[in-house]
Amino acid sequence: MYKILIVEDDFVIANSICDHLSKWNLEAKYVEDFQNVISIFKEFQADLVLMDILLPYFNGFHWCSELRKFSNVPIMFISSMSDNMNIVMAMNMGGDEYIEKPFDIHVLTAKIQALLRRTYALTEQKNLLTFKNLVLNLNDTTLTCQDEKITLSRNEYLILQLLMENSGKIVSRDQLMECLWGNDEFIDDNTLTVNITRVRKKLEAAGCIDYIKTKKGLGYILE
Amino acid sequence: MYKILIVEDDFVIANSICDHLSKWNLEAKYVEDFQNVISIFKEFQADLVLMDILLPYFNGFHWCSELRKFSNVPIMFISSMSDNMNIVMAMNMGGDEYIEKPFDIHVLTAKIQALLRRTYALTEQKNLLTFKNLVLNLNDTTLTCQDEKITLSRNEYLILQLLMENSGKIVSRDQLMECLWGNDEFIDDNTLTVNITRVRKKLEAAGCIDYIKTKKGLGYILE
DNA sequence: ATATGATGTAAAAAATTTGTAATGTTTTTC
DNA sequence: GAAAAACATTACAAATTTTTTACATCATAT
Repeated sequence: MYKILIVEDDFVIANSICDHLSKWNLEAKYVEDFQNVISIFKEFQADLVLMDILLPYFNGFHWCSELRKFSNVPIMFISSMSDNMNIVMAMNMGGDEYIEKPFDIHVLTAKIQALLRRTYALTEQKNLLTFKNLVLNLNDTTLTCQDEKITLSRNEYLILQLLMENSGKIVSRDQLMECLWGNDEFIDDNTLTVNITRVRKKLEAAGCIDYIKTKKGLGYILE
Repeated sequence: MYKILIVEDDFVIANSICDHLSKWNLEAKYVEDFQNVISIFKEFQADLVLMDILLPYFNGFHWCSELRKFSNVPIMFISSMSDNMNIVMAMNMGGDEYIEKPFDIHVLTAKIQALLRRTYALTEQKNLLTFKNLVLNLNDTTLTCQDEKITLSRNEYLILQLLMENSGKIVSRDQLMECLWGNDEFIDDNTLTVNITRVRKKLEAAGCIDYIKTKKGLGYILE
């Protein structure tokens, strides 16, 4: 849940933005004291700033350059001044976006999401395996089902990874044994069965019933 | 020197953008074969893509979603279609900017610079690693959390650096051992654990609780 | 020399994962 | 339809992995 600070002296606009963003699971708050924007920002710990340009006391450019002295927080200007000089200036001062008033709230929201994604959610390589509503993240070995996070142990992870890599195809018990224990030592055949049960239980707890099917004498399959 | 790939079928526009960007020390190139955008992108290794929407064969949205399957490269749409639906769609598909034609070349350049800065320059240039509200300065090895300064010892610093460089991915205990002590001598396995605890304690004192997560049998991860 | 902080070790506790055994269920085979 | 084979489930205990705490050593600086 990201936090958005709105620096805008038209409280009707500020309020309506707040309302709308909350529907997108964003916590928004608007500044009321236009002499202490920096301390409000620090206390609120905003992840993104929406900044009007024409403001009481100091203008938006002033606050942008103050913020940039200590923070790389993404800054989106929203202004009714639409000449190109202003846009270029806003960008060169360290701003990230410039949206002209009047704006469409859906466009604003989409641009906020895009900038948050660019700033925070990114950089890492996606490395995902999916099956139905399951998403297995190969980077952190976590499984998600819709919003729900399911943590897997090493064995459970390896089983699911092999099954998801081969979804739609039968994976033999030997393949699974090999994947879990290699040729290390003798491991009881039944141990695999127990581990399969454990994966099934975790999936079931998340509402994913009967995902792993048994093909008797052949192996298991996701389908 | 960043590389910009221009996917635009009006060669007059494409050419003039190229020319202008070269003055800003940006290497730009435009696509001429609109059936092989992906392979051209891969070969050119672009750092940013300017994408028209109406194109021969496939439209810009198609190429955007193709790119997003394997790359987080920043994508700026440039289009004469100015309705809000299109902008929202562009953002939701993974785009970063949407500029309407006709555009002012100085605005375009400023926005490109801003997006490049946001994507690459912020942390790279200043030699900073960030994770949530943590900022690790690689120049002077100091860690800051909001305003608070946290001093780290050599070991603590190395651990956090490795974890932050790989945030979102699991770092194995072996990797950490290697990073701290190399193959120098025999170091008790538990010593690493103790050092992890020490980092956690310092982070916790600054309000950063549960940042370093344990993946039993696999390693540690920041997420 | 003494104080300070950093570092490695040891030992005990906690937490989690894992294998096994015993028992139950389903499917196949004859 | 009974026997055999293959697989499932459960509970338990062992094994593994990690955490925590306390302590001794070392280097550095005041």
